Amino acid sequence: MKFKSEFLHEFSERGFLYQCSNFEALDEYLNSHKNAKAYIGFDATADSLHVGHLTQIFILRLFQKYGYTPIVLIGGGTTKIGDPSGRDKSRSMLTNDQIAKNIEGIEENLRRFFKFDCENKPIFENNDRWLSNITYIDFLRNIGAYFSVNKMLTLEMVATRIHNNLPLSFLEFSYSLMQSYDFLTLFDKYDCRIQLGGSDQWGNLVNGIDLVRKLRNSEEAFGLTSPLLTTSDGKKMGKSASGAVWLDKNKFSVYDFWQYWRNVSDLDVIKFLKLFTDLPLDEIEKLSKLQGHELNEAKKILATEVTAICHGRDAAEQALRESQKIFDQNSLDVNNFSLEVSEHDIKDGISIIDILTKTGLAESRGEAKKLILGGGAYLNDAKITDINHRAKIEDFVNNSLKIASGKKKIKFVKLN
RNA sequence: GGAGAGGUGGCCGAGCGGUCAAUGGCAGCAGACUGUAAAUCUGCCGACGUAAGUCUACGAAGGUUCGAAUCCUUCCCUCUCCA
Repeated sequence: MKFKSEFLHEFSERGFLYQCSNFEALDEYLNSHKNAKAYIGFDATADSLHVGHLTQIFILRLFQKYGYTPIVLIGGGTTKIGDPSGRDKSRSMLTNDQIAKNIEGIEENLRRFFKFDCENKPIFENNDRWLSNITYIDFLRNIGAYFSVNKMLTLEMVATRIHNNLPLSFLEFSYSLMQSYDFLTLFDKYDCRIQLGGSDQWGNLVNGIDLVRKLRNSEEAFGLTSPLLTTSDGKKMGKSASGAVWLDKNKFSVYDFWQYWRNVSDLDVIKFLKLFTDLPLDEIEKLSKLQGHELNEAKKILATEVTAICHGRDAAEQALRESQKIFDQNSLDVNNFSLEVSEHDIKDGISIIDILTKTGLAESRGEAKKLILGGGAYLNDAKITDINHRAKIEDFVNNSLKIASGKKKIKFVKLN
């Protein structure tokens, strides 16, 4: 598809495009309104975002790149209800304190992705500001009256629950109304005309557009969605061997983050380069010519570029160097130690099981034993098969001990 | 409000008085093969313990029994049908 708007053009070229409520009108609108604003909502269900949110973040980034103003809407209010989209069980309710803490963490995550010293710096909003003060009667009169239950029953998330005989509370059913009200509020407050989101949000977006059109008599309200991102084997993004891939470096280290991207499937590299890096498309085109093991180079570029955007260029370069030392040069000369021990601690040796659990390579002692018995435990690259094995002072090379679970999860112990 | 069906490990889903820490599938971890890829094959997959074993777990709380995920009682929750 050909767009007049440069934003939509790149948006589409990079693979963000899924559906739009009205392509021509949106294209026209973006082309003629340089001060356009668009928003995406983020639920406050955890104290950090994870890579599954990255698509949305990068869309807002791209939006800002073309001079428009992104609005980050954190769902402090809607999180109290819980979006039933895409889940077949009710979400457990969070306390207000937890939500407040989560919002803090999420805002912290997001700030790194935007420019603030410019005209079009991002606006951070929290829908709790308007949702928590509204009264029930007012809400029903002003908003509820414009929603058709018949139509809402056809929303995918509602229909799925009903079809599968799964519970759906009125609270959750009302989620879509809340989200529509968000759009209306942002429309009034900021003249925000566009709501962005993942394809699973389509139903909610459409409801919001309808509400704005009905109440404000404006044809210029748009919804634009991006495909729900899965890895080539159909799994949801964001899971790794070490659990969810958080954007908070205290919850998920920069090194592990880099490794996550380094380990993506061959089939995903090019797609991810387009979505999650700022590399020009013609450069990515060149990388896509790589075959077989050469693709590993593209993976390194991907890992470094994504990490640079999420955690800073310096941290990314460092993760690259560490990884090259560990994997390419097999060197023990690293800085990211997971455990420190004193000479006193290990005068009688230290048990391999203790090392595995303390470095986090194994969750429990039982798991550590299973790992050893399964042949997956390595000390300085030597396979350990005895669960009673103890590491001695002599095992430390330059005061450093390498311990691994399998070939990829590697940690270091430092001797002080 | 009435009647019926159901709530099992991260998820799905068997079991329906002892042999049940609970079949199977998915997910996960490790091994082999590779390129820190995919696919495939193999092993593991509640906690603690070298082990024997101990503890915690089949919605919650009681009870029956030598013994319960399985039977009984009450409660909580979900679904279906009826009014």
